[in-house]
Amino acid sequence: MSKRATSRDVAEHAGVSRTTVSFVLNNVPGIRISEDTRQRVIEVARQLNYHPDASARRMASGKTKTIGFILRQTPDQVFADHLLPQMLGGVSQAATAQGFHVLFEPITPEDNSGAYVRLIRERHVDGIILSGPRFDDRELLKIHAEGAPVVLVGQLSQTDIPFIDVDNIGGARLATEHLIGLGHRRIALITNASTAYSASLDRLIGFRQALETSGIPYDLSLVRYGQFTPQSGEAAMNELLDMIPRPTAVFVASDVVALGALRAVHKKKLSVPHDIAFVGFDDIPLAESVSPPLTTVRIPAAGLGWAAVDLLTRIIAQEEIRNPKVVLETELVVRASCGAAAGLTHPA
Amino acid sequence: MSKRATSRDVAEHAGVSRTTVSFVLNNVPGIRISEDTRQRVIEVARQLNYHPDASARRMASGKTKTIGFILRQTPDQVFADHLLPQMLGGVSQAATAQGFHVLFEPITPEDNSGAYVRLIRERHVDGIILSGPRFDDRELLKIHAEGAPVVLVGQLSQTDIPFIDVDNIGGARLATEHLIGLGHRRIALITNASTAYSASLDRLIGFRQALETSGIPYDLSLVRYGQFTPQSGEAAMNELLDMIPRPTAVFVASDVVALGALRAVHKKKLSVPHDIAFVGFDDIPLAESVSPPLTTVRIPAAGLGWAAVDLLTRIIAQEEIRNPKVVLETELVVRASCGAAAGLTHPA
DNA sequence: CTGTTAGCGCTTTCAA
DNA sequence: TTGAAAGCGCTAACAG
Repeated sequence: MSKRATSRDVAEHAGVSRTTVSFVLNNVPGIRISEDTRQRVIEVARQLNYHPDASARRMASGKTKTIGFILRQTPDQVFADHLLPQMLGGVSQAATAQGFHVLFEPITPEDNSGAYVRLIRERHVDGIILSGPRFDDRELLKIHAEGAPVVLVGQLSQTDIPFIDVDNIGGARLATEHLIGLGHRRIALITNASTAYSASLDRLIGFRQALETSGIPYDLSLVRYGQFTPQSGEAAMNELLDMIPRPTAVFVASDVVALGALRAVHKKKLSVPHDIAFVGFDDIPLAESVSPPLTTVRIPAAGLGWAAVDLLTRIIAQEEIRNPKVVLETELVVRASCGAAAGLTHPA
Repeated sequence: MSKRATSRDVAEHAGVSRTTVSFVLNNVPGIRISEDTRQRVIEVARQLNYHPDASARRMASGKTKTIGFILRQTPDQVFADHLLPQMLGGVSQAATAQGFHVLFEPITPEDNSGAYVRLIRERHVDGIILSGPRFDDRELLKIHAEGAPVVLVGQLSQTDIPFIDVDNIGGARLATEHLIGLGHRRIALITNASTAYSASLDRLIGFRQALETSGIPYDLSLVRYGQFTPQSGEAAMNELLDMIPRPTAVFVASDVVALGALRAVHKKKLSVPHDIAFVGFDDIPLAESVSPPLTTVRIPAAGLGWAAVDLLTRIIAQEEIRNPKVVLETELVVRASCGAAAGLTHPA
C-alpha cells in the first residue's frame, strides 16, 4: 500500500504550489484562481485519491470544528433516555449543518470531578454542550470563567452560563388548565421526581398556578412525589385511588411515571379516563401507543439539541449573543387519556 | 488573557528539554527520569496550567484516539431508539476504558452516499463502528478493502467485514420453546418487520425451528408481518384474534410491535395471558412496566456496543484477530405476559 | 492570480 | 538520564 497523498503531492503533480491547492480545495472565498488551474488541481486530487488530513488541518487552523456533547447519564432518570435519541438527533443534525462534528461523552451522575473539561482544555473540541449540569461543578464554573464556549441544557441558577431549557412551568400549567377546562376540580398531582430537581419543582409550580388562577384551592393531600420510575408512579397512584372521595383527574409530570400510575388504575379494574383522567408530561415515543393513548405535554427534544448547537456555534464564532438564555415552549398533545377526545366532561 | 502554556514553556521553566517534558507527562514506559526532575516538571506544568494540545498530539503521533460511531437512523425502526441509549452507553464506556473518544454521526436510512467514510479518509478517527450497514454501500466495501478498521453492528453477508450481532435465531427459538413448554400448540407469530431485514428473517426462522423440533407443524396462517410500529402490531393482532379458533399464544418479535398487539387485545376486552399468552423480543426499558409486564427476549444492547469497541480497538492496534465475527447470546426474561409466572399452562 | 515562507505544538529517533 | 533536531501536513500572512 503506497503512502497517502499529501497536499504537496497534489501541488507537484498539478504544477502549482501547496497554497494554491489549499485555496482551491477549500474554496476560499475572495480568491480568484484561473478556471484552468482550479480544474487541474481538482482533477489531480481525485486521481491521487487525496484527502486532507484532519489533524494537520486542526493544527494549522487552530479550530477543531468539533463540539463536545456531555450527557450526565442518570440510570434512574429513565425519562431522559426516552428523549435522548431525539435530542441527540437534533444535536447531530444542527452540528452537521454548521460543519461541526459531535464528540459524545456521557458521565455518571455522581461524577463531579469535571473530567470532561479536559475536552476543552486540551482542545479536543471548540466548545461544549452540557446536559444535566450540577450546582457543585466547580470545574464548569472555571472553564466558563476562562472564556471557554459552553452551553447548558437545563438551568443553573446563580451563574450566567448560557443555557437552553424547557418551559416546565408553562407546560404544567397547560396540562392542568386542560383538565380544569374539562370540568375537573379535584385534580391530583404526581411529580416526576423530588422537587430538589428544578424541573420537578417548576412543574409543581405550574400546576399550582393553574389551580389558583382558576380559584381552585391547592390541596397538598392530592400531591404525591414520583421518583422517575413507573414503580414510583404505581405506588403514588395507589395512594391516590384509595382516597375518599377519589380525585377525578391526575396530572403526572412524567410519562414514564404515568405508565406506572396507569397500571395501578388497571389493576384496580378502574378505567381511564372514565374513572380518572390522565395528563402526562414529556411525550415519550410510546405515549401514543399505550392504552389508552396518553394526553401529554410535548417537550421539543430535538429542538433542544438544535438550539443548543445553534447557540454554541455562535459563541464559538464570537458573535454578539443577544439572548444567551433560551426557554423553549411546550405543547399539549391531546389523546384519549384525558377524556377530551371522547367528549367527556366532568361536572364541577 | 495570556497565551496558553506550551510544552516549551514548561520545559524552559523547569530547566529541561521538551523531550523530557513529553516523557514525564506521558509517563513513557522504559524511560528513567530522576525523581527530582519528574516532580519539577509536573509541578511546573501544574503552575502554568499546562494542557497538551490534542491536535498537535494527533498530528505528531499519527493517532486520533477517537472512534466513529455511525448510526443509521431509521425513524420507522422505533425499536432501535429504545435500545440506543444502552448501546451508546456501552460504546462510550468501552471506548473511554481504552482511552478513546467517540465521534457520533447518525446518517439517514436512504443515505448510501457513504459520506461518513470521510471520517476515516480524512483521519478524523482511527476506526469506525457502523450500525445498520447496507448491502449497496460501495464506499464501505472500498474503505474496508483499503484496510481501514471497521466493525459492523449487524451482519452483511457476502463480505468478510468483522461484525457483532445478536443471535436472533436462538432468541426466537428461546421464546417459542418457552411457549411450547407452557403447553401451547397453536402459537402465532408477528414479525418485527419485513423479512427483507435479516434480523426479522432470522427471528422467523428460529420460531419455525422451535415448532418443528417439537413436532408442531408450521402454519403459515398464523404468521403476520409487523412493520416496526405499535400500529402494525395492533393491526396484525386484530387479524389473529378474529381467527377461529384463536391462537392461544403469540410470539411478537419486537416489544414495540407487541405493545400495539397488547392494545388490540385490551380493546377486545380479552386478557393477557389468560386468553392469549405473549412473548416479545428486545426487552426495551418499558417492557416491564406495561400491563401485564412483558415476557421477552433480552438483547444485550450495551454488550453489543462494548464488544464492537473491543473488536475495533484490537483491529486498530493491529492485533491478530482470532474471531472477527461475534454473535452475542440472548436471554429469556420471564414476566407476567406469558402466564408462566402465574403458573398457568394450557392444555395441549 | 500564484508562490514563498513561516509556523501550529507535539512526538520520537538518535546522540551525547 | 537528558537534549537536539527532524518532522507530522496543513494554513495563511506576505510578497511578488
